[in-house]
Amino acid sequence: MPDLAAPLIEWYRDNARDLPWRRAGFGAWGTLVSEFMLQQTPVSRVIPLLEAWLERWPTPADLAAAPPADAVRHWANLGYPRRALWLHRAAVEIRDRHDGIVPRDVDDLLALTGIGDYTARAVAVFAYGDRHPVVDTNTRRVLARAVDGRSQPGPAAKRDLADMSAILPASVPDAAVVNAAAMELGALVCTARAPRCEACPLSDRCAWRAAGYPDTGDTRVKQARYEGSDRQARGAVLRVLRDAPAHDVASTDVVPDWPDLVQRDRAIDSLVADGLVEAVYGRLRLPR
DNA sequence: CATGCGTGGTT
DNA sequence: TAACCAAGCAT
Repeated sequence: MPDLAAPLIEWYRDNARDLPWRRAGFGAWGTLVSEFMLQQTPVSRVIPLLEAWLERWPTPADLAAAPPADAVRHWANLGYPRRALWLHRAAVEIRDRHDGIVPRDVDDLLALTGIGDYTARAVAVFAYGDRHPVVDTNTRRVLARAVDGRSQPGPAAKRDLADMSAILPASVPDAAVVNAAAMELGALVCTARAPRCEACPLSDRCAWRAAGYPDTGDTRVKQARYEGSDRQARGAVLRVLRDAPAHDVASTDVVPDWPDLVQRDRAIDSLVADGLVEAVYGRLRLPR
């Protein structure tokens, strides 16, 4: 396999975006919060809410001391509000089990609510500078093309970590840069839809390019239609509860004009099951 | 391993 | 303009 690390490091030095979580001294808590928010939400929508969040809750203990409802409310329209609940739970776990300090050990990080293979290693590498493979969807696409000669990556798999490890340099700081650079390249150049191969530092050693950009198929799962979905109904219910001035609404007054009231009630039930909503005496509210 | 889970910008 | 896409996770 050709060396991918050296050109990635050089390219990153000249092309990395100036993002808040890359500032010196941003802190492990800031990194952790940013990674939660970036799970499936674009950078441009995360930045303003991240900064407001960290001003309000500068440490894990600050968030842990707040009711979960505040976390869900301040998550605003970032989407997938379960992440707000999970981040709050993780803050409580960090306070109770780690003396309020974001853990550095990958297994300790993996044990926190809402943290999986990607986020655990992203915190260990980007906040603490340790040497681990960090694999997100951008990295998987870069490796699928440059190494495997495929047009799109397959579904995420455990194997991805070993594949990334195979291109990491021995130097600890260099390995961190390569992790960041692979993600950044996938975000800016080796994109899903219209890759800018003419601007790619790996073009002279890319297996997909060498093979003539074959369409090797796309096994990624398509997102279900949003319009009319239960997810849309859940979003509408939760929006009402987030914005309720009294923080408390009668069940029957939540999106009463929803076109399918069976679906609305199913959405409420599932939100209660997820812990995102509490039902008390026929009224609904965010969890305290 | 497949599925469900928000929201809004881009093509 | 409907479909696509976005630093995943738990179950």
